[in-house]
Amino acid sequence: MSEAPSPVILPPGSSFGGVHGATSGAAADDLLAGLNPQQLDAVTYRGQALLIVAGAGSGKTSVLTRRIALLLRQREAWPSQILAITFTNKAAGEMRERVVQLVGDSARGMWISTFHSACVRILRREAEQFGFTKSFTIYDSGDSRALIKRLVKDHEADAFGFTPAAMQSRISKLKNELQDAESYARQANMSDPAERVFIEVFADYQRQLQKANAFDFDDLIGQTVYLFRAFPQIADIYRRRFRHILVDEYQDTNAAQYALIHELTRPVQGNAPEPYASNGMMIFEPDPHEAAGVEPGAALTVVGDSDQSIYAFRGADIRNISEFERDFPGAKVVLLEQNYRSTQNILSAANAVIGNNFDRKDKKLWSDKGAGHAIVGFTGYSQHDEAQFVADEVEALRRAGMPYGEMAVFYRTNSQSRALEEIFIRSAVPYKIMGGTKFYERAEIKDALAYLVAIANPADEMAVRRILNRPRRGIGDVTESSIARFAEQHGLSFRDALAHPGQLGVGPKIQAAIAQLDAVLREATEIMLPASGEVAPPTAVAEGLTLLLQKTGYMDALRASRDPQDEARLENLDELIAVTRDFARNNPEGTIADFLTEVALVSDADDLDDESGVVSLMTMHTAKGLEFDAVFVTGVEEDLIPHRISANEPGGPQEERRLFYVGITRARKRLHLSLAMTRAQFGEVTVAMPSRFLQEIPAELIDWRQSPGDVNSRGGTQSRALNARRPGGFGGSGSSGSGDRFAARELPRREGLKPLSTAMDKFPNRVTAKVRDNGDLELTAGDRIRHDDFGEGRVEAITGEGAKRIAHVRFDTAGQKKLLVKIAPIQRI
DNA sequence: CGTGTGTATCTTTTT
DNA sequence: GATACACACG
Repeated sequence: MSEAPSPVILPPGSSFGGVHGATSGAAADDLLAGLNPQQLDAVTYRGQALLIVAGAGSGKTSVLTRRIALLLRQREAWPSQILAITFTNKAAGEMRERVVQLVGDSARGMWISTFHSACVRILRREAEQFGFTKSFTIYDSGDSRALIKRLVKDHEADAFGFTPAAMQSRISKLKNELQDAESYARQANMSDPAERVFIEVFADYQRQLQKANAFDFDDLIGQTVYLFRAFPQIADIYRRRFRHILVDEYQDTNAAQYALIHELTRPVQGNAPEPYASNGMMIFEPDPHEAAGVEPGAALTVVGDSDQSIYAFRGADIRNISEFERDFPGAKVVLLEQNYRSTQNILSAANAVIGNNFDRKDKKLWSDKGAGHAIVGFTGYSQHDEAQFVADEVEALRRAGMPYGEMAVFYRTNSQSRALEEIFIRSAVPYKIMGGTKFYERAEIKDALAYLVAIANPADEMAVRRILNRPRRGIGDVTESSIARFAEQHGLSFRDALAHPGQLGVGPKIQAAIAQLDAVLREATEIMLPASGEVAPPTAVAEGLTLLLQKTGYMDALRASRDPQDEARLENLDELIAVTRDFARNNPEGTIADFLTEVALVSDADDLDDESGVVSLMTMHTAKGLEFDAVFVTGVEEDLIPHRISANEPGGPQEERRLFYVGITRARKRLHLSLAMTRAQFGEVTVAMPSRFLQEIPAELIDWRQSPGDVNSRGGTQSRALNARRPGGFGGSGSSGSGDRFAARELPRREGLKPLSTAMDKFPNRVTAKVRDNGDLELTAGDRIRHDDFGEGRVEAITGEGAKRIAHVRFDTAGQKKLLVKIAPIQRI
C-alpha cells in the first residue's frame, strides 16, 4: 500500500486494485493476485463449511468480496443464490460496492444485508402466514421500552423491583436465546412471585406486539426462525434459493442468529417445489435442472475474530465461533494473521494487551510495515485539557498533510463526546459525531414517524396514542381512556374509535379536535395508500408527511413556540421530509412500509456521507470494522475502560479488553492514547485513575507527551506515576503532600511537534460551558485579539462565511490556532 | 387539561 | 447537567 495518506480506503494488497475486468470470462487472476497463501486458500476453498479466523486488519473484507466475486465470475453461483450478512448497513453497502467493482453489474440480485434487514425482507413476504400483515411495524428499543413501561405499571411489576429497563433487557436476552414466555415459564421457579409477574409481563408484551402488528428488533430474527421451523415448506424456499451464505463478524452472532444460519444451511429434504409465490411475487425461479428432491445445504462461510467480540452484552455468544468446527463437522479453518493495516508498534501494543485475556487461542498479528511512529500518550488535567490535546494534535497532523477524514476519535461512552465537541467547535476543527443522540430518536422525528405508522399500520395503537395529543389538542389522559374504553366496548381498534367522536362522552371542543385528526389521517391515507387500488406515486410519502405535519398544525405549533430548541426541531422535520424525497428518488417503487423499514433499521454508523473532510467521533463499539490513519483513544481510565459496570459482569473485564483492542487496532499509522486526571461526570468532578490496560502496553512503545506521573490535579494530591505503588486508596487522602514537585515540572517539548496547549495551570474547568455568541464581531487580518485561554495574538487571516467565519490566529505564547469567530472566547484589543 | 416547579436517577456499549 | 417524573396550581 502506498505510504502517502489517502482519503480512499484501499483494500489490503490492492496494488492491483485498479485492474478489474482486464480479462473477463475465465480469468480469475486479477481476483487472486496479491493474496498471501492463507488469503488465497480462504478465497478459493470450496466445501460445505469454512471458517476464516481473521485478525484485525488482515484483509478479511477483501477476502470476502473476492470470494463472492470469484463465485460469480466462475459461474459457480448466480447472484440470487448468494446471501451475505454483515452487521451494519454501512458494511453491507461497502461490500456490495466492492463486489460491483470486481465483477460489475452482475452483482445485482445478491442479498447483501444485515441480519435484521434480511429477516424483514423475509417476514414482509411471509407475515400473513402467521397472523401479521405485511405492513407490520418495527419497534426500535425506544418503542419497546415505552410499551414495557406501560406494562410494568399495569402489572405492578415495579413492586417487585422491576424497572422497565431491567425488564426489557431480560426479555431481550431470552428472545435472543429463542425463548418465549411460555417456554421460559416451564423452566422457571413459579413459586417466586417475581418470576410469575415477569412472565406475565413478558407474555403480555408479546400479545401487545402481535395486536399492534409489530415486531421488535429481537423478533425480527426470532420470528423468522420460528417461521422456518413452523413452516418447513417456506424454509425450503429459502434453502433452495441461497446456495452460498457468508456471514461477517461471526463472533458477534447470538443464539437466534446462529439458529437462523443453521436453518438456512440445512439440506433441503423436500420433494418439493411447487414454485412458491407470495403476494403475487415469485420468490425464485426454480432451476429446471435440479427440479426436485434432496439437495445439500448451502455452503457456509463465516468470518470472525474472537478477540473482537464486543457484543456479549446483547447476547453475542463467542462459542458460535469457537465451536464452529464442532457444529459443522468437516469445516475448514483458515487463519489470517498478517496485518496489512497498522505499523508494528501499534500491533505490538495490541498483541500485548489482548494477550492478557486468558481464554483465547494465541494469535499474533504481525506486519511488514516497519515499526512506525511511537504511540503517543497524553494525560490531561481535565477532560477539556485532554480534548484540547486531541484538537491540537489533529491540527498538527492536518498541517502535516493528513486529511481530517483520516482521523478518528474514540471514547467508551457517548457522554464523553461533549467535551470533545466543545473544544472542536472552538478550535474550528470540522468533525462529525457518529451515533449518540440519533436523528431518528429525537422526539419530533418520532412524532412524525408515528403519524406515518398510524397510516401504514393503524393497528399500532402505540403510534396512534403517541400522536393523539401532538401537537396539543387538549386531549389528555381522561379522553385517551374514554377512546380506549369506547374501542373495547364496540370491538373497534383504537384508531377506528377516532371516527366516532360524538359517542365518546367528551366535550364539544375535544370532539372537534378528534374529528379533525381523524379527517387528516384519512386524507393522508388516501394519498399514501389509495383505496382505489392504484399504486401510490413515489412521492406519496413525502406528500403525505408534509400534509400531516401541516394540517395537524404540528409545524405551526413549533413555529409559534418561543423555545429556541423548537427552531432546530423544525429543521429536523424539514430534513426528514428531505429524507422521504431522497427515498422516493432511490426507490421509485418504495411504499410507506418500505420507508419505515429503512428508517427503523438504519443506525447512525450507517451514515454514508463519507465527507472525508471531517474528523469522526464515535464510541469504540461503533468503530468496529473501520480504520483510520490516525486514531485517538480517549478516556483511557479505570471505570471508563474497563467500564465500572462491567466489573461485576461475568467476562466483563475481558470484553472490555477486547473493546480496547478493537479501538487501537483501527489505527494505521498513528495511535494516541489519552486520559484525564479528573473527569466531570454526573455533574461533579471525580478523580480518575489510569486504566490498567495502559500498563499492559510495553513502556517503550509509548512516547508520553505528558505521563500520568507528570500531572497532578489541583496542585497535586499524590504521585500517580503509572507503575507507582499506591498505598491504600486514593482520593480521600491527599495528605502525602509531595505533589507540587510534579506540578511545577517543565513539560517536555519535542522537536517537530507542536507545542502543547498552554495555560495548563489555569485550564481545569475553565472552559466556558455556555455557548457564547460574539454576534457579528468583525475581524480582519492584522487585528490583535485576546483569548480567554490562549492570551493575546494576532489575526493572520479570516476564512469562511457567516456563522462559520474562522479566524486564523497566531498567539504570542500558544502558537497558531483556528477559532470560530462567532463563539470563541475572544475580544479585539 | 396544561404548565411550572421540584426531585430522582441517571450513563455502558447497539441492530 | 439533563431529563423524566410526580405533584400542585391556574
